[in-house]
Amino acid sequence: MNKKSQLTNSQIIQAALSVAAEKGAGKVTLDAVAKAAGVSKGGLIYHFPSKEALISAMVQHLLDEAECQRTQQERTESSTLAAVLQTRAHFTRQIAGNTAMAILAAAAEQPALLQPVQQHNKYVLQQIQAEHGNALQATLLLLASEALIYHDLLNLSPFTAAERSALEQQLVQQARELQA
Amino acid sequence: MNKKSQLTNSQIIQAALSVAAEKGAGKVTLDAVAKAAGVSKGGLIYHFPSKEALISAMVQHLLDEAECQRTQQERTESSTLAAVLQTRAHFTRQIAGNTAMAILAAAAEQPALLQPVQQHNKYVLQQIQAEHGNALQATLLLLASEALIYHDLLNLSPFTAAERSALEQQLVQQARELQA
DNA sequence: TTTACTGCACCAACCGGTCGGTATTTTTGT
DNA sequence: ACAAAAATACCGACCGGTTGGTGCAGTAAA
Repeated sequence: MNKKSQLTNSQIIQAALSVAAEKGAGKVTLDAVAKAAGVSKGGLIYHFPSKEALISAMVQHLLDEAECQRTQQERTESSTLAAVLQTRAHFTRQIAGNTAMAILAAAAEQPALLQPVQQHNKYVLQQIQAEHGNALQATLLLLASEALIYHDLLNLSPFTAAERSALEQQLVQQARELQA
Repeated sequence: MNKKSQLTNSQIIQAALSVAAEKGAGKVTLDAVAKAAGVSKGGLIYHFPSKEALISAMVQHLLDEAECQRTQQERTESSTLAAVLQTRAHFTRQIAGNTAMAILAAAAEQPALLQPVQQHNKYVLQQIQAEHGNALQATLLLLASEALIYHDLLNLSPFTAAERSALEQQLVQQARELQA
């Protein structure tokens, strides 16, 4: 029963994401995730043979989603940078709750699990630097945007929601003005 | 025995820091810290009545150190922003190993433990924004610098050591050029 | 006498993971 | 077309180990 298996699979990942968001990164236990997914612990282990595999799948899922949204945004923006910043401005808060703690869970569990994220970041950076003559300024904008995400990640943002939005707007605008 | 008590106190914090750095954020256990500090578990609990208290003290220690170094740097730099960026450029790597995992440990354990960090960030941001007419650009530089730190935190940097240094240099330079 | 511990036994809770078993679905032989 | 067999999907009790934390008898210094 391939279909049902895939369904359960994604149910478990969603459950893991919501557990991380609601209870905190340190509380992502197999029991908690299984309970949230409406699956027995045995069932969970059947799909993900270890906790490491589960968290790795979570990270991959988030990466895929981010990639997908960015690709969509690229159709209406003139540059990759603008697309990235715009995507982040729109979607960060929507998935922040989930993403943040999930990434954190991965980092605390075993830092190596974040390697796919690092590769993804590197790829995006290189693409952006190649597109702009003023690579330095482009990198700067990208970094600033990343800092905003990290603020969400650790709940460290010194900005109000309004300031935050204004900043995101500014970043997108500066990116659009910065052409090759 | 006030002096010895204070000494042991800081020994324990140092030990906690090094355990976090060497074994990872998820491995900061009371037993491990006690052993690393050359103290019995009972002795540890005598100084820090709970794990939360210990981690909170770790965070506070790091914050105090950062504050101290920044204040020193401010004597030779023209603006707070330049001082902050310069401090980060010099000291990030030196304390990154320790700091990174410590912060991560705190976040995974209980996100609320990072609140002092958030307050510190907010304070620095406001000071910088007040100093510069072009507050937006100043904020941008600060954010970019923060992103570099977060890269260390999670081992996510897409830059080589050389690129990284160049970026830090650039940030400081742009900060110096950006006067009120 | 108080402070600052040591050393160790102990505990309840929790955690990742195993294991034997079961229900359901798919494949296969006829 | 249909039953036997095999593979798949899942359950939940259980296990060994770890963790944060307690309790307490003893001790060396201030």
